Amino acid sequence: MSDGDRVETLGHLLHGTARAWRQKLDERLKPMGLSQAKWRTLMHLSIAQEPLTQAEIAARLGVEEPTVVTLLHRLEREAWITRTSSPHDRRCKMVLLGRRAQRVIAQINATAEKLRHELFAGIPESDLQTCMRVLARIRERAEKGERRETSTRRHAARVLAEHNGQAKRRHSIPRKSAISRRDGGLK
Amino acid sequence: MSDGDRVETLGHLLHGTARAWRQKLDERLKPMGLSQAKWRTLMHLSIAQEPLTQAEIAARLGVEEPTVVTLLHRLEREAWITRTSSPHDRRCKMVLLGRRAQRVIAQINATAEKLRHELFAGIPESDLQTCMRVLARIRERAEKGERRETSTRRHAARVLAEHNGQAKRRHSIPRKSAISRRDGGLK
DNA sequence: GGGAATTGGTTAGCATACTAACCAATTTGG
DNA sequence: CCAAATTGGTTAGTATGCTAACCAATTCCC
Repeated sequence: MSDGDRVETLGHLLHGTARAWRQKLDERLKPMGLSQAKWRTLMHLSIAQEPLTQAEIAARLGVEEPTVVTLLHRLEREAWITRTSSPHDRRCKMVLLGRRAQRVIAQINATAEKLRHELFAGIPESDLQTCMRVLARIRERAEKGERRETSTRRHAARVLAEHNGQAKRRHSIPRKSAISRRDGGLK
Repeated sequence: MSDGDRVETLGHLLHGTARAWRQKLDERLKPMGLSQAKWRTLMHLSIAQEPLTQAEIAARLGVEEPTVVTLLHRLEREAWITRTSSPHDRRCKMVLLGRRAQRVIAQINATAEKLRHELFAGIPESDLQTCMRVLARIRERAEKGERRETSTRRHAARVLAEHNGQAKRRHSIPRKSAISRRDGGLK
């Protein structure tokens, strides 16, 4: 039992610290109707300074797409963002910061940064650098090789769907005629 | 502007690293039918070497009691643990490791420790120590004063009592409860 | 002794994350 | 040019965490 007994491993410490930090930030953002997940989304949209697709947001947040779907639903319901179909690619939805978000974005970031400074107070800059270097290295390793077989996910499903005689009609979609008609609504 | 523009703050790095680590561990524990949350629960029960109450488990895991309720429900459903009412205090439920858990606990811990060593490979011990020191300090600050009056009647008292190392001990239950977490660990 | 406070546990409802499976649109390759 | 593969987005179901509100049992304290 080398360090099996040592309850406070770096893993648990990491987990606990991330949790405490998120809780603290959520607590302060709550009066503004936000949370860490929402704030991070708005922040990335703000930094990008242009509309992003949901896939881009997912990549920047480091979460999966279905997570982004419900996240954006909540943000849209509370008027932080708006979503419109892209005219160039009808699969895409462009996500825009709503006016409400633009007005308070600076205040939100200031809150997050203030907390950051509070938590860092008295910790030598060199220690923080070391800590970030260690964490970056650990994350890099933990993320390595964890995306295997991702491309096969739809493959099996497609094959199984062949058995369903009715669901297969993919080419009956009215192609070119529908395009000019569809996007007449937006713009 | 100091670091408002710097997307990769320590906060995000911390969050991302914790997430990647948890994902990686979950991935490896999955064949055994476990996850990090479940494994941590079993590990604490194993270390304690005696039945714990749900409140004690919550304290050791660092989560709230309602979280423990559903967690234990899942563990019980899968026969990892059993719960029985305490004969000394009819409010309490004692949580016991099931035979199934006892058989594989060592294997589970070995998996977690192996991952830990893999992630730490090549990182100087002194850097790890620095990192843990920084994280512990941040967590301590982030947890400070976060359980205020807000209708959470019990936690305020708990936290205050913990300030004096030895929590107030009531005398009817001769059990060594209330081990203060998060003080020991790193030396 | 007995009312008030505290504590252990639960339920309800929500937030945030995941995977699996799917549709619709676009791109690719033969 | 067209069938297949890929890509953007969604839905369904589950896991894990939270707070608020609540019961029942116990302890505190006058």
